[in-house]
Amino acid sequence: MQVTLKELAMRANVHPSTISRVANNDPSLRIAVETRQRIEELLRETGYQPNGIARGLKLRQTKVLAVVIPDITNPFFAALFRGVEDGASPRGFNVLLCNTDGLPDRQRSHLLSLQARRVDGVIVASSFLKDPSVRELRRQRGPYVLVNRFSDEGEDPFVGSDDLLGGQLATGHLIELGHTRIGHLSGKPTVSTGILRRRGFLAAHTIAGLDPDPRLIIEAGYTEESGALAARRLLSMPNPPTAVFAVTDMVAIGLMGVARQLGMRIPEDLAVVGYNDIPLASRLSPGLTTMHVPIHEFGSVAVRLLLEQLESESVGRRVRFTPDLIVRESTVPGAAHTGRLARTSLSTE
Amino acid sequence: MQVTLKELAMRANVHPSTISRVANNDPSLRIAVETRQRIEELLRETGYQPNGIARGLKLRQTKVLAVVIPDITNPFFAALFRGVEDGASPRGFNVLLCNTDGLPDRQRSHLLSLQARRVDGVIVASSFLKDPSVRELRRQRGPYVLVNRFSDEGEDPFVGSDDLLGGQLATGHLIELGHTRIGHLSGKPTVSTGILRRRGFLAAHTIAGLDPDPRLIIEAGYTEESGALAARRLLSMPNPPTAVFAVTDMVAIGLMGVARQLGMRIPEDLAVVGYNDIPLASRLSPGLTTMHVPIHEFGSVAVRLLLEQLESESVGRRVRFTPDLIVRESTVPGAAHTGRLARTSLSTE
DNA sequence: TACCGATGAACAAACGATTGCGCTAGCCTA
DNA sequence: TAGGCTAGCGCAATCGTTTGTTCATCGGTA
Repeated sequence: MQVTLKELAMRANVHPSTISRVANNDPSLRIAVETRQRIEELLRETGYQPNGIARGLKLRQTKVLAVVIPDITNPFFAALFRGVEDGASPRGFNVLLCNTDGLPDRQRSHLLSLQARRVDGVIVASSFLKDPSVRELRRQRGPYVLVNRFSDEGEDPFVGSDDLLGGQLATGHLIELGHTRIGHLSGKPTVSTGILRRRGFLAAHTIAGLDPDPRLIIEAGYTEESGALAARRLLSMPNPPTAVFAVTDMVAIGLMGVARQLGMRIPEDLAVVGYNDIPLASRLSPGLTTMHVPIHEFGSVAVRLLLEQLESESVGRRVRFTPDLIVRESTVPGAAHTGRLARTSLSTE
Repeated sequence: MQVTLKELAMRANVHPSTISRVANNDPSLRIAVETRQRIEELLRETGYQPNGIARGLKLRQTKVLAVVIPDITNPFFAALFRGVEDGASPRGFNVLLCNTDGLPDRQRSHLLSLQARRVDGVIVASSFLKDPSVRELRRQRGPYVLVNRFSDEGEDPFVGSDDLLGGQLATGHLIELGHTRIGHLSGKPTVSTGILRRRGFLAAHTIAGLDPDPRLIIEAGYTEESGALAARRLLSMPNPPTAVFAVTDMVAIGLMGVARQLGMRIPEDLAVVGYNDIPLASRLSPGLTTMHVPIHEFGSVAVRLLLEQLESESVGRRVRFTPDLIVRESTVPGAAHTGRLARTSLSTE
């Protein structure tokens, strides 16, 4: 058990409030130097730490943030979380982590629980379009930020990348390389990144005067397994594509595994582009060409937006980064050293 | 803002305590059916959720656990965390995640913060031998469990694998393959896994009547980068080893990257064994031979030990799993399908 | 001597929930 | 009709802090 203000007060023969003021360096009230020193000594001796629960109840803030993601096992979300913690920790916040596995029900129950816990803010990176739990979030008027994926109704505070442009750049790269039959392992139509990157994929074709083959677009979800599954369908078609844009790096990795199993060489038989530039992408062999986005920064910026809301009661802003193409060997043989260092540009609304 | 008991009490014309009893289904007191129904209706209408902070203060439990690890970006810890959350979530606990980056100072400050927050229990997977913050943990007498790494003084509640045996099996495998110059990229001497796996490495030599070359043992830490660094030193020696046992899969991955850069073929020029069997290990090419340990289970078992302590005031137990060798292509060409499905055995003290 | 202004610290009311205990009213029994 | 039992609910303390207000004391001044 921990020592409390009351106990210290008894030992120092003063009122608990006096101890509290010394411990918090309360500027509103002078304390006699002698008393102050006596109490400070006592605090040091006992290693007193105020009970955060009681403090939270009184001050109405818990100094806890929460991150809601599909799965921490996915390197994208691990990096994102690090960004959040690195932003939150120095400011005295701890961070709760909630995995939803992409299940709306689990997301809902997590958000309910977070609400009951009165966390100071929540960062959601697992939202859907028209997401009822996001709607719930808006209603509560507690600080929140959507990351990576947005929910199309309403202008929620947001940090992410320009997915439309990203999809377009990724596909444009393949077109520039001379590919004309390009496949797309897409995200879900219920998720903003899925919709937009797909739209970018189509836009790149239009710009180049190409006619995309709709049969080459296959919904793949966001995991390596689901990517592999979709890849098997795509690559076993009668007239398979010579290049594929995958909605995320993890899906691209699933695809590359299947291609390897089928004896296809990358990039000679199949060029592959991913999205996100997770750390793993550069360590793969061949290295994965992908759209770089500042994942870690997503997290730290999300925290900043959250704290802005906390401090100024303001409504959250929207920050969108411009993704950057990183060319590696999965599209260009021996490209290892041509991938320039990522420099992501930023746009705030 | 959330609705409180007091407000509901006014609206229902009863005392707050009555609302509380209905909300909690308090068995100790009868409520008139009519009243109960009226209140239940009100609860439903307003979606009342008790303030977790106030509740925590009164009941002296927060329903929050904490996990302290070096870095969630490391797949081992990501899997471990999932184990924890999957064990904790169904029981109504949320989980705080703290990354230390292996820095004792950050560990200390995190643990202090967790103590102030009065979390119900903490899971530490980043402890050192003779760790002052573990000593602190013991002193506080709050529930805690050490995972994967233990601290040699005292018999702390623990979940992990038999690292001595693991190191021995891994090295024994290389010896059986005919290797005689075997290198070891070791962990740190300040970490139990480092010490024990190294000892296992030596024991396997002794058993086989081999004399290990001490120059082939290089301290590599636990990250891919530090592994690569140490690997460069090891492989550039005048008489390099033909096989290496790396203290973790991440270190092995760093090693394999360097080997590739040096134009060495795996396993023909260099056989590699890792430890932990992180998901990544099987997806690598060549697949990584490694010691399988049930990472996810580490987490869920740790939660169980924690809750046992919470419920029965008992002192925590120690659970040690027996690691299993998984043979893949990094030691045996074309071994892809010989790696048997892991079946880990358990020993409880 | 009486009053006044600082100074230093105690008082007490929150924050929102939980829970043992006590009170009231109604009914039954003697 | 008085006493007792019980069902149903209110009372109030408590968890540990924070903070506006009040109170006592003391030195100095008129």
